[in-house]
Amino acid sequence: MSPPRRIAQVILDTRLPQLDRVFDYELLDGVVAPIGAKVKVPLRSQKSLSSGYVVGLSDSTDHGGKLAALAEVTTAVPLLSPELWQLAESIANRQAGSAADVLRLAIPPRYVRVEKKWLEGDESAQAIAPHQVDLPVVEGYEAEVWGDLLRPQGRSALYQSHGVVGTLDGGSVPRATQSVSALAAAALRAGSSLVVVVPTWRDIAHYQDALRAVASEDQLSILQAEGSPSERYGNYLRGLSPRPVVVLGTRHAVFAPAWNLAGIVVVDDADSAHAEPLSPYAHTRDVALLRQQIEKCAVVFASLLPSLSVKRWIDQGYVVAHAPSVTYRAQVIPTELSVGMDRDQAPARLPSQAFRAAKEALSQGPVLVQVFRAGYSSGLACASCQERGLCKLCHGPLRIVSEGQHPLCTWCGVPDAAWRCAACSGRELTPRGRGIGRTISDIGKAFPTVPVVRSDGENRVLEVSSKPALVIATRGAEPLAEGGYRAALLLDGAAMLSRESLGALEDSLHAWERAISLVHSTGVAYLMDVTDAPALAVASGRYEHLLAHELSERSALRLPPAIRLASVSGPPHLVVQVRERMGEMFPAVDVLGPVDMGGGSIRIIVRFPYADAHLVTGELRALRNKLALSYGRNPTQRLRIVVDDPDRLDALLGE
DNA sequence: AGCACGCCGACT
DNA sequence: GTCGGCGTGCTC
Repeated sequence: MSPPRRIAQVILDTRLPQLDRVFDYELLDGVVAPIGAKVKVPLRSQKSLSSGYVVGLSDSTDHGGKLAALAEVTTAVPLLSPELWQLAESIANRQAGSAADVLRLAIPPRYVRVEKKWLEGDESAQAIAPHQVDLPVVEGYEAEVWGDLLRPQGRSALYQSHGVVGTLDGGSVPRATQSVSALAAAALRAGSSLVVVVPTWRDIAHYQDALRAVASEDQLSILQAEGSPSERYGNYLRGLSPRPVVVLGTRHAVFAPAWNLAGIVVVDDADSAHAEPLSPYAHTRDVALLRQQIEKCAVVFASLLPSLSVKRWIDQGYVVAHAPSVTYRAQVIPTELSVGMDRDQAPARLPSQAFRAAKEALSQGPVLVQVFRAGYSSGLACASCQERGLCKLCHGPLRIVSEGQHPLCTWCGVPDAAWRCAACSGRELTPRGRGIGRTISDIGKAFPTVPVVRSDGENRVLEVSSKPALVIATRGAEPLAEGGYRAALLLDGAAMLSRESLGALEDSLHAWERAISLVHSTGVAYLMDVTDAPALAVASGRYEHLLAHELSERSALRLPPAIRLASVSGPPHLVVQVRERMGEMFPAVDVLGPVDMGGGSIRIIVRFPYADAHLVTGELRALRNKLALSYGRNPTQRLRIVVDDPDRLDALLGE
């Protein structure tokens, strides 16, 4: 047996970009620090200890000076697997961020009691027999498809079915959950694990109900952001045990350890909840694909319709689409396409056809009213046709900074003195999104005899019965109705589409499609206030052309996801250095800005093609770490680099 | 972040 | 002559 290696390579748990690399420490005699162990090490002075993880062991070091000794092994449990370490590194490179920031999201805080218990139990729970569950039959999909979707390194878009179905214990779940349950069953039958990442707690509840049919309690690991620290740590440790598990959770679950991982299912990747708001802002979709590179598992994007990113990959042949052969989609009628709109007796902004249909449906069961949530940043739109006001140079959103001034582009900072609407040649820009939500009380009054249920962010309603009720829900908070709604009214269509957001169309389509999926297949959904191509697409349920058109437009305008981009903001002297370096190294990247962000801070936006992306983001990461050394003491003078998806960019624009 | 090293003003 | 200001730089 070879002598143990005495030098530990440690990644520090710190937010400082300049410490975003591995440090070597000496292991004193008798100290055992296996790879993955959580440790404490001295940093810069012997008395202040920093925590970190062992990522490697060696006999030699590149370090010129004297090595400090590793101070303490917090736990020898390998919390940081080599795979997760690799993943953290590739995410940090992709996002121009720190690996330590990724680890902070991926590994929950340690909970000693839970760890002790796990260590005792883990010895005994060695051999678990393969799970003898039958593959459920899911209408519209061939039985072979599940194994096919889970083949190693497979990448698929799984189109889910519409509608609501009952569970064995009398509850209701979206029919969409059935295909994911089948994937879970297929994974467990093969003695492997599956990670299912959904957008919100609402989805966790539904998928949990559905998965119970194929996975026993101890095979299901539910990861919730709201879970207690002990639950979170317990679930993490469970994933380290050598037995198959189905992990279900929100975006952090994409990092969850799982033995013999067969696949990662990302549900509704277009939902903005999949965009991590914490540095380095990695999107579930991208983390899943990076993890696939490392663990050779399958990735399945499951949704009613593909996101723009996934559609792009399908077009490129990078992702393979699977659609069910039967449909349970309700009929959809855009009101602008309907005839005979006499407005008498219908409430404001509700065409009488939809009003009558809703009244009729309410005699049979629940009716859903989907409203747009207020609170989106108000941009500018053409006063006459509501077309979005965009910069004619770079197609960034325009904004009026101060009253009476010309609108400025939020991206490149160039004022537009003589704006003309591209669609109708109008000259006037007005703020958008006025009058949203006014219809809610009107509609309630229009149906005085029916109970009204409201569901929104604060008032969480998960499910309603099949009894007649008017269910008014903000987008994303729609409760399930037992057996499905009899009808749905989708309000505020124009306002949703014209938001100052790159993702407005994509967001709206997904919100509508989700609402439509809650309606019984014999019911009808009315889409208000939407015309032209979006109306045609939603009416037919065929999104192919609309998405293709949107993608080609993005491509022509050099906008994501056709290209990638990064925003760099901070004190001018640092931002300028980044811009110069980018120009020197990558002639192909193009830089927008700078824009004055106020408070002595400026911002540029760097656009680059996918082909060079890893080089560009890798350089941005290195630059950020190097420039961190020359920071002032003032934390507001930090350099901030965000590698953006469309959603992320919008959040940034709103600041 | 901390904590060292380093080069200019008022003090026993 | 020296004590100490915090500007600048680094952390195995």
